[in-house]
Amino acid sequence: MNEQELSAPSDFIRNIINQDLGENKNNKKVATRFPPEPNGYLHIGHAKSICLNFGIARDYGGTCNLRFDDTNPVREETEYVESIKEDVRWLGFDWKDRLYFTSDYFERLFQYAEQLILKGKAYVCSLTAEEIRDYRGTLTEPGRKSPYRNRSVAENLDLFRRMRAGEFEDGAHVLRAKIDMASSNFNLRDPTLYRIRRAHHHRTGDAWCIYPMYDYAHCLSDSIEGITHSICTLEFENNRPLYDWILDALETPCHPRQIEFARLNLTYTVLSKRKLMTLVTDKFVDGWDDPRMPTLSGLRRRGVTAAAIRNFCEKIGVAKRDSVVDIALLDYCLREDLNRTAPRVMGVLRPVKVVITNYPEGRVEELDAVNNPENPEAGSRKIPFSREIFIESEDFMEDPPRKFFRLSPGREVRLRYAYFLKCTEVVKDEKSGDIIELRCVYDPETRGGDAPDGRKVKATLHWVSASHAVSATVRLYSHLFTEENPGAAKDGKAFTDSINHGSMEVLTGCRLEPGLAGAVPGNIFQFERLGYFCVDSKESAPGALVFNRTVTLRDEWSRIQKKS
RNA sequence: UGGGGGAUCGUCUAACGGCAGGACGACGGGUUCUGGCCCCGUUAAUCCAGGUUCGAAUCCUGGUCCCUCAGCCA
Repeated sequence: MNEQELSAPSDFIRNIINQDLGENKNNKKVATRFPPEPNGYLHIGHAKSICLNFGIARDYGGTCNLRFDDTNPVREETEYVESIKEDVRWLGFDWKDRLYFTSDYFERLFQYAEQLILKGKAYVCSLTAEEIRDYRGTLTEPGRKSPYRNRSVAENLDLFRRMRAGEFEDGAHVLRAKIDMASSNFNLRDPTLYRIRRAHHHRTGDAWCIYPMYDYAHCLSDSIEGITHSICTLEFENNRPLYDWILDALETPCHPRQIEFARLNLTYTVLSKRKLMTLVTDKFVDGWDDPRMPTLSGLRRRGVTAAAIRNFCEKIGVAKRDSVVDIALLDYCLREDLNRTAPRVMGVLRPVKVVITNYPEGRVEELDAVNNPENPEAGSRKIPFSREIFIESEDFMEDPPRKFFRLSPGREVRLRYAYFLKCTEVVKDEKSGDIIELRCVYDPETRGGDAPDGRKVKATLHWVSASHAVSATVRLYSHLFTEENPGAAKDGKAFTDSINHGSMEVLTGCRLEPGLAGAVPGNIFQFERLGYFCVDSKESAPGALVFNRTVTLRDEWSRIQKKS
């Protein structure tokens, strides 16, 4: 087995495609499509579908179209079209010149509908919506035939054309396929194909007052575009017989094969449009691109990279079984990417002042710091060191437990890229007992971080020079929900009951190394020993930096603490 | 209680009648100027019961559990 075969994804969809290719189907071509409805923002579940469809096209030398499934004008908007295009592009996929809209096919779809009528396979039904529901039957009882089911072809054609012409009120008639009211599959109980809806369409304006339904439009759009494999999620499995029925009933360019896979679920979050909408409209978050949202815009704003998401989508695989992926896998993919690419800097989130009593007042040294140990080409930079510095408050403990290696009275540690430091005195607020400052001594012989006498130190601390540091606001994000599967909330409980009210902690007065003053929105850094942080794209400004914590570093110390 | 799907380590996923493998997690160790990265190791699974077969996660029979469908949404 060569390397490519080792890394090539294997899943049941690719198995099917391989089989089709082996049987010389579709002229050995593979054509897929990603068909979002422009009625919301893309989230990481869509990313799974995008990676699958575009990934298959890439792997088989085929094509993947971006098609907006815009058949319902009351829900769809241009704003969503633009955000979806931006997100797909950002994820790293290119539809080239194959940007399509179902609305581009409205005229052809109408003609196909006339064909269906001519063949006696569709009729205009004048039952009300409520009556249609009533006639449909139940899970165990067959439906009843509409009294309009046997209208003549001529009458149906006339009525359907007049529906288009706007002669009827909304809801007065619908076009229905004439299939089987007794079918055990509801989708085949004379499904609605067209409805009258006087609504302004974001692309066709007021040109139409009748709009095709998903089941009717989707299969025909796939066929018009020459799609070979129409990949969708599991809930459309019941619709497949209808998909096939329509294409069999008409003379169409081709008959794509619909394949269903299980949608993505992720722990500690929700991924349904309705629930995400609730989070936004009920202000549990600050918009669709809130860094806690699983939307692509939210993840991007948080600092999650496209490469990490692509890698994640490859790792989770594709299958038909319902599943919930551990969000820790996304974190893993993120760290894997950011470890390679993110420049290292030092930043102190909760500062404690340290005065180095044996360091000359007024003196400033420029020390060399490596930008990225994983990438020698990233080079190094100078950072200022002086008598007064800040260290992380959690890096000092007056009375340390057994496995705490960091600074404590009398103990020596290393300041990264600087000197060994030993704590000699703890200065406290008389009233509160809070630590105000630490007085320490440094060893001038250890400049750069190594002791000539070979003595070792158990910890290395990050720090910033007090007078040189830039201030910043840093937001610490954690899971939006306290429940692993908030979407499964039962017995009258709302999924929002398990919202994590501490999912965002805002820290002000954080102190960062001076080079960060020039950081611009979207920049991602590793704050050494802490995690990866991204300059917020909306609220950060020069002189008033705002960082979002993308993900923490793996943290062995916190695990040790949890155990005890 | 009709139809359509699905059940493999804690989680995700391979296997296409022939050694149940990988990844994440967890745990242990090595290394280290990031308690990071990296390296090594341990843990741990075929829903149940029968049957076919030299051999079954895979095929057959029967059961159990889960998801899904009664929009003029997609």
